[in-house]
Amino acid sequence: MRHLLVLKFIEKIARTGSLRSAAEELNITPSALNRRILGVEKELGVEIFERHSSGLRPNLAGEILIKHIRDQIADMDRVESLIADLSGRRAGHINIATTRESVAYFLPALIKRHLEEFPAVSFRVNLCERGEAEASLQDNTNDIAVVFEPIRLKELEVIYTGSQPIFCIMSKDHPLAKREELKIYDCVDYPLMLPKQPEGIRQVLDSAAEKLSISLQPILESNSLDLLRLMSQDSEALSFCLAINLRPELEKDHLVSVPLDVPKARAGTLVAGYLRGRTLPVAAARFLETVKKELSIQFSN
Amino acid sequence: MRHLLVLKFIEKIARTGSLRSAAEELNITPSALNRRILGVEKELGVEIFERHSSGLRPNLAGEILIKHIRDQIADMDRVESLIADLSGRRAGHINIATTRESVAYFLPALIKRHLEEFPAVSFRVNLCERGEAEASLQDNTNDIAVVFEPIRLKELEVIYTGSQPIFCIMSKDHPLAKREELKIYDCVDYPLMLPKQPEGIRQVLDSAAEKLSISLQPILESNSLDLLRLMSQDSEALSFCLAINLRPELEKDHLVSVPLDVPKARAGTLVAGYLRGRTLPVAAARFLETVKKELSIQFSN
DNA sequence: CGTAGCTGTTGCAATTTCTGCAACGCAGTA
DNA sequence: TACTGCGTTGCAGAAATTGCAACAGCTACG
Repeated sequence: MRHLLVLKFIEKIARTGSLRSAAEELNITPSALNRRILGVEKELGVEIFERHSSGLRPNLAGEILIKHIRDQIADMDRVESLIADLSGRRAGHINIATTRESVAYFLPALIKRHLEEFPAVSFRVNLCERGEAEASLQDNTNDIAVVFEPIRLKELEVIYTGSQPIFCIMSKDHPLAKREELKIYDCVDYPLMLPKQPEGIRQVLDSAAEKLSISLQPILESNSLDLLRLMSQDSEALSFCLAINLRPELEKDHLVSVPLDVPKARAGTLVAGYLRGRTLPVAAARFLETVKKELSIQFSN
Repeated sequence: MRHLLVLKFIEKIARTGSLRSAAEELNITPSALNRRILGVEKELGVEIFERHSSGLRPNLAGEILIKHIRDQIADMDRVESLIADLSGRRAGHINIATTRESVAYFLPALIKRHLEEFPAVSFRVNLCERGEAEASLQDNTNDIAVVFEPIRLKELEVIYTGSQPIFCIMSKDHPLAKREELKIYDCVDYPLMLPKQPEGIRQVLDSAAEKLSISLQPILESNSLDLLRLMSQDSEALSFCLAINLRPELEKDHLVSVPLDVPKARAGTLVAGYLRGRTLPVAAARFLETVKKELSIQFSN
């Protein structure tokens, strides 16, 4: 909606930190942008940006205004999708914040599933570092967060939560490959390849090991889960993986997976939710229903 | 704020029911107004008004949008006054919905009191019929309601509530004038002048009488409390008045007041509050504090 | 100490957008 | 039938917005 343009301009400046960079992203000249800001400040009777030689930074009034702007934009989105919905076009846009654990295999499947029923919706998936995902809900950058082991759980309105069993990935010729189940102290005898902190799955493994007074000494740490998995091929090294990331094509890579028995209280939880107190756009709310349905089926406990 | 202009236009049309009448109030031509609406509808991809030969009426999409618009406008007001506040200008505007019982004497005093501390704020007091006041909070027409015996109490976030004693007004030569206190059955022997339903004070009187199996037969009914009071001069007729409306200048009119003993449960309550769930502009919130403070002092129970 | 690179700001002219006027078509009403 | 209210549209003028270019200020670097 055009009337929100000025507001979006302000928001963009706050985000980029300078007129020129914001102007570039907005495809207008800095001068035009500048005059709009000056106009708003004149209307309000207060400056909303501090002028530094390095750019613009919102002052206190600006912070208040920007908070309001983000809410307004989000609410307008909601209303638009509400209106689109009742006119039959079941369209809309959904911004999802997620962590590495979910992108690999699990989230794509969910999105694909949802698109079958609602072909007109569009998605944007933001891969976030641990903790970032929840934070990005605050300013309405994202509507939904699907995270493993959330840090700031209190702010989430949880729509699904479930313990995620951890699997140990190894070569199919591995001595442990035939086992029904593994304990952590079974694993420490072999070279370990672990995700780097602050990855959620690493968090769970470390925490479980700590309880057994074991310290995990990985031969390889990486933030690429794919890399770790593939490194297990033709090697004695073990890597780990969440149930949601277990790929059916595992054997193709000459790999097998064996469930790892982690103490219940220490098992990692996968959480899908949105910012507490917010009313989601219809499109996003509908997607959450899909998420809930699918996850309940797959991992019913 | 200028960016809300279009939205305010839409809201005005919804309120007046036609382009031309709205255009007149907005001081623009119907054609300009029309094109703005068409523009918005084009942006949304949906019509928001039904075109009748008698004017424009919002359709379902329009209703949704208008609800949103009213919220946006109110929220922007809030933010503006928030910003104005932190820049030292303790200004703002307050819309108050009230009923006849409060306007007479009580509300002016409160406003005067508040202006002493905050000279820069402006007021608009809307005199409403019983029940209307609460309703007018819904669409943010008013920020605060000060009502006697509210009908739709559930929607109110109550900031003050107190039982209001009822006084009986009579000529100073009246046989009952020297009494310390009156019961309802003392009054029925004399001609009664009562406010008309649905006035709150009438409600209380009727309800109290009903409990005693008495029916009140007024010789005069009116919705002008002033009229009733003045009619008691040099007459045996009794009229009634709430504590908040008792004027100090009563004797000047050769009148006296005697408290009426009404069963506790049936006593009328004066309520000051705002719409549940809404965040008020600072100016309004501050006024409510004044209200609370003043009323607590005057009518502490 | 000067230069290069970044910032926001401003005057001016071109452009885009919005507005008012007048006329039109349509639907109810007397 | 004529009238009165309504929304809509073409067109020309008014108003707001924009881009361009030049400017001034600050910081970092050599």
